[in-house]
Amino acid sequence: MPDAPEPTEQDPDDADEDALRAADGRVPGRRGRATRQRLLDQTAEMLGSSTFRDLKVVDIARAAGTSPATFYQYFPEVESAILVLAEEMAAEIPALCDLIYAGPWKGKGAYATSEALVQGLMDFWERNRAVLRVVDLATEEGDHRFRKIRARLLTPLTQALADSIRAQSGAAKPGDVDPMATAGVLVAMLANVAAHRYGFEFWGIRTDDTLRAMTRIVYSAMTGQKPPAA
Amino acid sequence: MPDAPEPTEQDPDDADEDALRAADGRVPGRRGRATRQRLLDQTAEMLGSSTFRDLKVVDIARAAGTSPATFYQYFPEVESAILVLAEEMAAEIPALCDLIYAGPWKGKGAYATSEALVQGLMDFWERNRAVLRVVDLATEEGDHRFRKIRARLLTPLTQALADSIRAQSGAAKPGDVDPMATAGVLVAMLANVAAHRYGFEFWGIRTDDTLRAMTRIVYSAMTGQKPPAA
DNA sequence: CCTAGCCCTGACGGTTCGTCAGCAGCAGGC
DNA sequence: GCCTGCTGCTGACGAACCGTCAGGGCTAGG
Repeated sequence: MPDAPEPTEQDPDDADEDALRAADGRVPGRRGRATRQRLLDQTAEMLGSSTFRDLKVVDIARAAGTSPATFYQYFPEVESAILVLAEEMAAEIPALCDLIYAGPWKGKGAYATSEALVQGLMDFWERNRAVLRVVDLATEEGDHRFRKIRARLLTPLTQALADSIRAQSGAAKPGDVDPMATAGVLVAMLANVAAHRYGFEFWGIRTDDTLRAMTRIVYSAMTGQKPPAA
Repeated sequence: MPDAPEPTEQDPDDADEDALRAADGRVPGRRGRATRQRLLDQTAEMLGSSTFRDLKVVDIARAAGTSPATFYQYFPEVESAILVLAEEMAAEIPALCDLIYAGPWKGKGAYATSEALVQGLMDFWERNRAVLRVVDLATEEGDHRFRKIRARLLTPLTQALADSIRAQSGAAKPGDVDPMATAGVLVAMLANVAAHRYGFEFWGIRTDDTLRAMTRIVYSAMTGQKPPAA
């Protein structure tokens, strides 16, 4: 799911260096960066065992063997730390896009491609469950920075799918649907199912079946063909 | 370890009445119920113009012409008030289910049914955007009460779709996908697109195209047929 | 041993939250 | 009118958390 536009604001007077800065404007040295990293690690750690809203700066800081004030020296607030984690996560997206661009979308191979895509996306979501939950949460709450990250995750995937649709159907026939619309809807489906996978199991649906259902839908939407019988 | 002694849910001595109670256990009279309703209305009102997390009890109370302490007399916390609103919203679900059960899922009419379902669900989401946002939010944060409400919204729809799939394909062929899985995936898609409809427009996708893309996917998944060309 | 500068923190003001004791208004009995 | 009892309301308070800041400790270099 896409996101709203964004008045890009950067501090005008920090065009000098892209080095990371502490709260007081100093460039952290070796020791400082180590502390920062420890704080990041602890943030990720605690995100897995606690709710976003229950995540207190004091807990992170103490777990990292330091004090709240130190945390604020490296991050203006908890969200900023999580943003860094999200940024790292976003680096995994190109691999998924490659999957989309590479795999065949014509003929029999398309089903395997769909399968790989579905599996890849579910794995990605599972791997980054904690951070993604916060991204969803903060986006829903209207946080622009997280909305931006969310777009950075979903837009490339949607673009890749749309490109594949376009490449696949020789010439657009009249009455065809906008490929971006189809792609966007597919990504929305994949993302939401991945996020609520647990809920499906509660309904007694086997994960296997969920994956198969999605694979068939992706296949149909991408190729316009009926999915293979078995 | 005789673990959780199960927090006694209900005060033992209030099995007498299911009438609503104020915080002190008294049954509110005419005037009290009016105040309660005013608080509910204001909660709904402010939910539309503010973020869930920015929703302060004091604001609601003052806007309703009363004090925070009064709010707490009728609701243990803000969430509880919103839960009541969500409960009311859930009453609209059966109508959507009827749509699913009624409309034909065989032959040419199936496309119209898909269209009506997509449109109906998008309308529902639009109408209840504010409350649904909170439901998603709180669910993601792990609030059990909201998760329950969410299930109360999605389960009937999923069940209805699954029933329609089953009724539609005479006998289950081997290799078929669990109808509940397909239905669940479809509902997840619809819900997520509805929730982020605004984002699609940002990508330059026309709402019309989004609806059409979803309609075609629903049609395919429900009937197993290729959607009509034009 | 001393200085300089990075790094850290105790302690504090500001804010929000939820509670509680107690006041206000309004019957009804006498 | 006056007392009584009940419903409805609230000012004020303690507790919790947030983010800041002045100042102290640690390390490197002389």
